[in-house]
Amino acid sequence: MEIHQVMLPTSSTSFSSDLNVAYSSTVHEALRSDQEIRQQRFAFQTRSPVDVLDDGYQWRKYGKKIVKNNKFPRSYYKCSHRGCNVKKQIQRHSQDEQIVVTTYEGTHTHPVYNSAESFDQTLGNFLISNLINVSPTLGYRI
DNA sequence: CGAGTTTGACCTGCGC
DNA sequence: GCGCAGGTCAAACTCG
Repeated sequence: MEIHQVMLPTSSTSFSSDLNVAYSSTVHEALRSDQEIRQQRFAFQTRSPVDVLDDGYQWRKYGKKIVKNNKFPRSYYKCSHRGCNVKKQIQRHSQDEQIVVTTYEGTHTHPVYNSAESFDQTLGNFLISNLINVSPTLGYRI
């Protein structure tokens, strides 16, 4: 069983390893059930004062959880579009509250609500300076 | 009044 | 088997 490699940019070597560990285990969790959940999953971190970046989709919050090794709660969102069960998790970095780690799971089966901006454009706008790429092809069958 | 948020309870998997 | 941690549910609540 391969584990996703969370690749941190070289400029972020000061990041504590506990985020890596916690994050890897989260991905590992998903891998166990990949026979049912064959969804694309990727994560990235943004340096933003707001938790929820506007990616053009409509999200409904369905949970909040304090996770270990992190003083900030993790928030769980689902796409509110009917029949679209894309999820995302949002969590701030335990040691740098400016950094928001966003994990997407699944792909949208419908167009963007806010068609003015595509998700890619939004990503571009939001900094990409710190992109965590959880490769969807690495140890994760699609 | 409908849609979204909050929050404690509940479920499940894993390690010991 | 038990306790812990992460993920989800759902009733109550808030807001536009």
